[in-house]
Amino acid sequence: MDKHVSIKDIALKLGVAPSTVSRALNGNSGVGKALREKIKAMALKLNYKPNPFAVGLVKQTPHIIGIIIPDIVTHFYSSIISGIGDTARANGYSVVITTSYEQYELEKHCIDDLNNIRVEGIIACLSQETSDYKHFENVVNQGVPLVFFDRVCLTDRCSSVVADNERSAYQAVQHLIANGYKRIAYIGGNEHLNIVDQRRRGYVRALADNCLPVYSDLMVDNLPMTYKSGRKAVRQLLALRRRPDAILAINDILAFGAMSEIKSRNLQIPTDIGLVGYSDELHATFVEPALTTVTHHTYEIGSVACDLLLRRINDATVKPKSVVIPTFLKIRASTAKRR
Amino acid sequence: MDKHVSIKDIALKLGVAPSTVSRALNGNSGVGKALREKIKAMALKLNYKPNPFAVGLVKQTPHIIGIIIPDIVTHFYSSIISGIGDTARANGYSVVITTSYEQYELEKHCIDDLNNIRVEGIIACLSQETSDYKHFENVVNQGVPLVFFDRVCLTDRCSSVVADNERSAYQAVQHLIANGYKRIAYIGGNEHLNIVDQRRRGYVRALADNCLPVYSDLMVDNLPMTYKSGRKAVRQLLALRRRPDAILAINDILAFGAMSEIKSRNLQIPTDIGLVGYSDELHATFVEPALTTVTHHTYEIGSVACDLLLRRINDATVKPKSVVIPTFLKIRASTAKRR
DNA sequence: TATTTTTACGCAAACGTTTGCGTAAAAATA
DNA sequence: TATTTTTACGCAAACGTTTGCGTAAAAATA
Repeated sequence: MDKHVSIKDIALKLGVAPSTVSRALNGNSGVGKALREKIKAMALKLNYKPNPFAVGLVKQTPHIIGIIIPDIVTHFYSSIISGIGDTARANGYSVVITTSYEQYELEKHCIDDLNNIRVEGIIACLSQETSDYKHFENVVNQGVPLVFFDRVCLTDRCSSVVADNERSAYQAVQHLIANGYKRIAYIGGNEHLNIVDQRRRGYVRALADNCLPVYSDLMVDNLPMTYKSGRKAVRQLLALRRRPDAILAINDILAFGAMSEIKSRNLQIPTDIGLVGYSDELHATFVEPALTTVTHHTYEIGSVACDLLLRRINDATVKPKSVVIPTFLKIRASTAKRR
Repeated sequence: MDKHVSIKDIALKLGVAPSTVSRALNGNSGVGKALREKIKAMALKLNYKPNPFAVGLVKQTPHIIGIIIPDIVTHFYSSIISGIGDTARANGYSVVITTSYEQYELEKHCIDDLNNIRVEGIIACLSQETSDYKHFENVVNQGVPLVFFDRVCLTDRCSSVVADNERSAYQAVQHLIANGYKRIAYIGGNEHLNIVDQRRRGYVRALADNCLPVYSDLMVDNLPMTYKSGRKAVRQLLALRRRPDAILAINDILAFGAMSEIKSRNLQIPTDIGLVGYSDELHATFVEPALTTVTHHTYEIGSVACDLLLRRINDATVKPKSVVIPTFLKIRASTAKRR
């Protein structure tokens, strides 16, 4: 078990002061060219790597950013993490990931943890449960840069990266109508989330713009966004006297639940019921029929969020900004034209 | 932007020495009961949180473990990360995740990065490309505890957590035979990986035990484990004069590729071709027909790997140990009995 | 009560960096 | 060549903890 070599080791070997070694290695002025080269060569030879704890202690900025995500096991979030991570690394930052498991209480713990590590900034996506934002306000009040993505809040004080939720839902419904569907149902999620509210509005507006009535019993609202909920919502919708001929589910996992329940009733997709979900690229092609989905550029969401955060870190005066990453409707078999 | 309060702040406020505060807060002896309580109360009131950089600097063990995984966007790995993370947290450790993106060169960088952070130990899964283990040997030689999972190496020097690969493949083939399939093909992966080699052996042994011939043209070997490869392998298999009536794909993403290609040829699963894949729970239920798969207890793999690592960290004399986490064959529609 | 032991604290050094300041030596200028 | 400026280094303090050691005061023992 060989100890890590320190600046002192190099200094001792070369008969110079540690401060000189530090300056040479960090490219600061005040050290002669020849000596600088000698120091660098020795550092390389001894495989010197700065001790991040010492650096973190002496500098007020240890170049770490924190992430708070609802869960890590869905492709949507892990792909966003990839985007954040790559951008962070490219700018000399490392990343610490915490998970709220969609729970408000755990989300608060995440903030504490990140705070303890002294992260320079935080990128967060709200948990499903979260409808009170005080814990995030505290972060902002402490001057810690904070950027939200997808499920956002405090947009007047924090930058955010969001999908064009209203438009995407509008477009999905428009597509269903164009393909001959007339009684289009909606399966929503926790209403306090911006994404839910916005997608709902897009759904309603699309119906209205096409002179279709908005039936409240075709809208299943304010449920947890789980596979189970998706199935339950469909049971509820199919129990109606006049059942829907298409469904917009505002979340991928809801859509998969819905699809499964529809199939178990021996109804055909897309002939009996058309189905549109939200998803990133991966899952939706595996199901049958392949699912028409609103698709996110997840990697880009991550990298843009990280960009915004780094900009804010480097300049506290930048104004909060909301970046919209356009989604696109990926049309597949589950909404094939009727007749 | 209020500064973090330090031990010194507390000491100053209470008129005691910083060392006393430290001892009181860490539960060490040598501080009176009354004073200890006063210090604790003040720490709570001022919301004192120890500076991890200072602690990391002064202690040789900053209680961080590192993870190296091939990618973060598949459920298999992110679920394992959950298992590791929860176990680590429960033991007062935090976790840093690095990604090799299935590339040997990047895997080496991961090790460097983790080394720089001075992690106390590393949990790793080999990248597809990796067939040379020197970089890991160096880690071991430096005395850094190292545990592998799933795709492993250096098992004589490092503990590992693996699936029962040989048995699982055997069982899958056995199941196919029992259901009337006779010409069973095999789609493998990069041969230097232990999981590939072992699953291949299980496949061969099951055929032999059932007195079925082992045809080498029914075995597609040594390909990258990607969706594309899955499709390509099936194209190759279906081009044979006598095509297979069942396929064992040794990886989930290969299986999905295979399924997609089979369907595009208008062949029926399971009637024309039976299909078994490897997967964790999530994806396989979404496809149609639902895929019979060898299923892993991913969360458990993670938590056991973390346990092994922590045990090794706390006692350098523990012997390397290989823990096998049993898989189970989840039988679904894709291998329904013929006739 | 006199001595020994224990308790309860503080002092100071250490972990590995960075950085402000000081100062010989070298270079530039007069 | 004499003076001023610049260069090239070293010293020492600092970041926020922990911990070995020392020592008064208190408690226990003789």
